[in-house]
Amino acid sequence: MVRKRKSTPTIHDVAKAAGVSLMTVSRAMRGVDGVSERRRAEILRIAQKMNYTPNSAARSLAVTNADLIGISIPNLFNDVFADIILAMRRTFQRAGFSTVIDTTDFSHDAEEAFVERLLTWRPSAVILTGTDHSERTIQMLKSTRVPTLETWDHTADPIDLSVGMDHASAGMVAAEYVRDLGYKRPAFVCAAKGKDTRAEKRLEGLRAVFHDSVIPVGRSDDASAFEQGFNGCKQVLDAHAPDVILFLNDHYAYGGMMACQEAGLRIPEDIGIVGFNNLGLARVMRQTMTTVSTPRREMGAVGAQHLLARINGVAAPRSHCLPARMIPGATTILQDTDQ
Amino acid sequence: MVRKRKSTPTIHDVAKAAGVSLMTVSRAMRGVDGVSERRRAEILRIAQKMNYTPNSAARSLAVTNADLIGISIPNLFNDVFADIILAMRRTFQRAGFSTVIDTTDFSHDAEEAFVERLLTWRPSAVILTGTDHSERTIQMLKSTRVPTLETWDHTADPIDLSVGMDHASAGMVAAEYVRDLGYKRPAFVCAAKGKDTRAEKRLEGLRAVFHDSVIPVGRSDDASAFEQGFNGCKQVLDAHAPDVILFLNDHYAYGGMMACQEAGLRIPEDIGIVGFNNLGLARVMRQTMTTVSTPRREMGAVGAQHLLARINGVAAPRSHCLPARMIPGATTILQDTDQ
DNA sequence: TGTTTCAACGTTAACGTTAACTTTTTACCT
DNA sequence: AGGTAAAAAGTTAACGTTAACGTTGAAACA
Repeated sequence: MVRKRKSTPTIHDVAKAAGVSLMTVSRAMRGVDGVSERRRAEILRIAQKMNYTPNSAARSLAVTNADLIGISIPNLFNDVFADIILAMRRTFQRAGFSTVIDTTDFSHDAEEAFVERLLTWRPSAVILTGTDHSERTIQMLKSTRVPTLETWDHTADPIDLSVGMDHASAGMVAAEYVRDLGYKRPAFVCAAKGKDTRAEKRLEGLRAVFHDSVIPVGRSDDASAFEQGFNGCKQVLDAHAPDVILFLNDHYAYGGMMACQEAGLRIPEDIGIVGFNNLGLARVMRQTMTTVSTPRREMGAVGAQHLLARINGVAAPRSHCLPARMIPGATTILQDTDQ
Repeated sequence: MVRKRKSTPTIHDVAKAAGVSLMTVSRAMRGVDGVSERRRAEILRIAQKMNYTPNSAARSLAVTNADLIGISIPNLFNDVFADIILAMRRTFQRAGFSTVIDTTDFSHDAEEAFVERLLTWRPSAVILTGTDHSERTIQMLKSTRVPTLETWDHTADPIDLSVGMDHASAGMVAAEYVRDLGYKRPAFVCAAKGKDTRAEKRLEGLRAVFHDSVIPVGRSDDASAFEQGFNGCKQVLDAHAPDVILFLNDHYAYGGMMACQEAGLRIPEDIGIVGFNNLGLARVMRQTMTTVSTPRREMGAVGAQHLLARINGVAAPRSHCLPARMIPGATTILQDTDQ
């Protein structure tokens, strides 16, 4: 009298319908050897008709591993991460892996929670943004020995693998460029203090070149990058008299340019503007923006390849550093040096 | 002599270490009744020390369901989707669900492949962008009876649930606005033909108001939205003499403004510009952009709530439509009507 | 004192799939 | 035909967890 609850068909149901054993169905579905072509076609036809969907949880349990790669990024409002992820996904997809993305909003706790949840799914690999993580995050990843890639930032001593960029150097590249143009009083506009450690590193780079004459400024997060740049720029303009302002990224810089214009400052005559990342915006502006180009797609592609090698037990360089490159534009200009 | 392979500890190992049955550990870990507080604390301590990580695949198999919601969006290079997803995630996280995101790049096949992969994980719900899907996608979702939400676009006849916006109406809102200002020769700039059906719907809206005097233009995809807008705008300027150009979104519009300036056209005196979505960019520009505001966060929040209700078996409206709103700006101006 | 009740545990049998064997059938020789 | 190798198929036992019962013991009551 016990009526079995009707639900999605299992491999067993398909086997019964096809009049074969369930292992034959399993083999047919996976496309492995051990089934005649005739049968395979027949079984696939029946499975399709029954709306059979394999159960990944059961599969994952049986093989004690999931073809799954987890990626943690700060947020989705940034073409930088979109670029990195796009390149990675292409590589992983070709290799047969699924990817899951989570956003942390720069919170260590959120990242830790993600890694913890992720590990319950026994992923093939984990990708983190940056090199700064909670103790427990690091400990979990190391003790489970999951292949791990840290990206965007570069570190010589990664949890497992690192493919990234040195943001302090990138800051120095920009700083040296404006110094060589003759700028004396740089300011820096970025997000709220402590949120984005990369911003702090670039600031370090600036300071290394300009010593302590750099003015950092934080801004709220709920608004867009354009607005943050706009507001941050107003702050430094009000409080100081910079001759050049370096921004967290091109969108910030654009917001900053608007603030400068509103303040009656001409660019580049009265003030210099330097962006970061060389996003699409910088390329269409009437007045091309001086910015720093970052190798995002390459980073994603190389990172994914190293990680795949690592997953397959092939040797891969633990640490790989990619360079940033200065893109001169019309928002900075050679200063009068004899004054 | 058979040495068990050392791997991550199971609930069984924890039970042995704690000297209790594995059900007691299971109960302790899940925080359900049936364990004394003293024991629970003791067990959690031991589990922590052993680096025990529950196996979600096994759990999912046992309970035949995963606390998982899959979201499909076209791409990550768009603050629109970032906004919608941000709002959704907040709601789902509070309710204890994990979310996985996949991108389709506007391909039906990619969407279908995602849904197929996703269903193997027995998700609690599926969220799709738009209302246009492959036959098989619809069939899979309907036959498995997974709660499904279609968002961004609105439809009165959804697969299951719909919370979105009518893009044809949104197109009409913009068209009527510029018509009432006296513009006669509108053009439209969007992405490559057929990719984004929402663009086509907005174009329909334009045509409904202006009849057939609308000139659509497509552009390549590899570049940024700014560049697509720039190039698309150059196309219509070269081929026609529009008095106003409506764009797929604010970033396109900005790129278009640069193209107009390059062509020696003053905005708004010589040509009108209308964006879409009211992204952050439109709010910082010196010359505020005429654009259409879309309720993205609200859409995400309401959509998530309806879906949660549906998951919990509570009644939820099958279809919910949110309005777009015109944001007048300085890139359009009242035309001389007596000419 | 014996009975009842209930919290705190333990046992057993799924959940759906695959790895590792074993058995059957087919194809190919001589 | 008989023998053999290989291909095709079937059987069994995990994989790690939870639902659904079953058991125990101690407190509460008449």
